[in-house]
Amino acid sequence: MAESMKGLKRTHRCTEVSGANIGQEVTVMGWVQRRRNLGSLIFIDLRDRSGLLQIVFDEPKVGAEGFAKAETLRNEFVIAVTGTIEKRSAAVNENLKTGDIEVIAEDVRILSESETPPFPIEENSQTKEDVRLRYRYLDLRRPDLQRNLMMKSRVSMLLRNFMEKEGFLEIETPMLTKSTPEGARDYLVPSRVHPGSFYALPQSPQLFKQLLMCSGYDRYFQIARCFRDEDLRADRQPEFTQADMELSFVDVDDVIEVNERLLQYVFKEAIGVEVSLPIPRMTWQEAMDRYGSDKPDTRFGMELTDVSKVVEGCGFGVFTGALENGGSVRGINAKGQGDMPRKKIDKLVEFAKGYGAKGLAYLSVNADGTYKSSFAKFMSQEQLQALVAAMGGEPGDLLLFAADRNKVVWDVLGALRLELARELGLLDKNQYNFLWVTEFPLLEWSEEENRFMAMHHPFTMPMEEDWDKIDTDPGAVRAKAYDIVLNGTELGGGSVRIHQNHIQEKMLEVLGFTRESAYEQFGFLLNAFKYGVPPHAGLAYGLDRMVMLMVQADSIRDVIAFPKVKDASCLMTDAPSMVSDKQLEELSLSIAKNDENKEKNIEA
RNA sequence: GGCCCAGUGGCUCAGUUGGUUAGAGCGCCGCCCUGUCACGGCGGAGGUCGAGGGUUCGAGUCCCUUCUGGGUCGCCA
Repeated sequence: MAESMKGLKRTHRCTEVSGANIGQEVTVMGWVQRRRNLGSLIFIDLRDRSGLLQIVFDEPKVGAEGFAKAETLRNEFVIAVTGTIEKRSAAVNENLKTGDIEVIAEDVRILSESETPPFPIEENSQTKEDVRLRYRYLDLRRPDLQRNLMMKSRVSMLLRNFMEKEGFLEIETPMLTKSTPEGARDYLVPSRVHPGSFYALPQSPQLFKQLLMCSGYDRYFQIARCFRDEDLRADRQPEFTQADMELSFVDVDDVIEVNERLLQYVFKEAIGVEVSLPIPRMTWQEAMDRYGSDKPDTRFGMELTDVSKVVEGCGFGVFTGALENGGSVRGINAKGQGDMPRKKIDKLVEFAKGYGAKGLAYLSVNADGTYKSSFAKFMSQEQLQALVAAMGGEPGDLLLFAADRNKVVWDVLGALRLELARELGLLDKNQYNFLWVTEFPLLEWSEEENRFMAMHHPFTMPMEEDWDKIDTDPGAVRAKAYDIVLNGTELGGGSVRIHQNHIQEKMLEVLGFTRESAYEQFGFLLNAFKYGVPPHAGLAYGLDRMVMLMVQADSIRDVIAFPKVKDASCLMTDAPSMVSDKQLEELSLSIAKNDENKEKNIEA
């Protein structure tokens, strides 16, 4: 039966005691990790968030009643133990921080009993994720998740420390706000007072932080929850946390400068990683040309080579066809993979098709210098030699080529490069390669919408030297936008914002807004800018991703206490759920009662 | 919305070319045990194989549908 803790006060966490406490009486409280009952001697490993501590129950010391209680202890019981710290009389347990000491129990209280947990509460759980998530409160007891969440707390604290020292003000922005055009789908919240009207949960504090600059706060930051109603990935949750900042009277270099110092400080203090400054920079164009990605992983080479010129006029229709359609032919050299079996190459071809390729051409350079290739018969020996030379191909190499529109070629080879690196074990988890990617295109053509869309967002400042092309060649205009990339993951991104009305209006026009629709959507920003707005710029980090990389977790779920699963539902709470007719009525909502909903209603 | 992977006792898995009462380890329950720390020993309970349908004399195993979870493409200003 559960007992009261009246009169007891915890003196230490489990691993806060050490050899220095020998002879002292302590009171520790925690969960039973494991019991070892030897008959008339019982050992308990007691667990709290700090770690494990061995408790010894010996009847002469703890008394008959206490010993009888100890016999009933099972995993996950919550107990309080008062006793004396002693040096272990037998072997030291090297695996425990407290392995050289133990508590000789003199009193024990069972504060709470526990049913047998549905899965073992232990490090490196092998249990399937849906079971763990259904019982997330138990999963969160596991030491690896506890370490992850403690790391997240520490990183947040370090960020606040740094920002405070640099003169940033932490200011909250609304969670109930206005639905914004462009970008991700919004999560909507119906208004009770205004039937038919909806708030949106913020995708980011973007417009509010710009308004704070307008209001003179100069340097803002916030650790802000953001919401995007899009499909999930291993590194994407529908609600996530941004470390968000905005600065006035600055340009690109100023933002980069302060953020480099921030990254250096946080990575050093959190995980002891030295970030050497300055962090390398690469333009978007260079990143695409060399890595086929706007977030290149620079921990390994295998860079792309443009061989369009070399294969010009060759007999291979796939290559020449791509060139005639304005595309390109590029390749990567998988050094030493020339003996890759056909089956494995076929898998790579299938992989490439998943990224839009119609196929993948390959050529392996045999040890004797001859070639084995899917397209050798279409090309002369001289043409093949020139191609191999351009790729730096040596005996034993495997050359892979994609020919298509530039975007497809980049996507395919960029993904292939990463896939090969994974297979060949080229990725060192303990290496932290940071990279700034700069000068992103301002606009991106959308086939679906049949218009240009903002690549970053509609308030991003174009580069002055490109602005004259905004009418003639909008796709060629570059933006003052930048991403910070770590080991091929986008850690954060930002831009200098437009602060001149005429540029903003032109941007909106190019994006297809009429003056009316623009003012209707975000007139509050456009109006604010009429009253004196400083040049400003900002950046936001994906905090969850940052911590995920720091603790080397494979999934963003491992750094979020209560994450959602693939279809954005919560297995623990069953959210989202149906609501009562009364609630719907108050919100002036009615739900289309199709068959599916009827079934759900009946089940509920 | 597409594609790929997985679903067998509480957990993790095995299950031969479809063939009697579906196995193992851990966990759980009981008894024994004073120095264990993955304690040990002995005994025991527990699953109809995610669900539905089909093929077959016979299905965990083959086929169809569906559900659940994961990965990914699209999507994510």
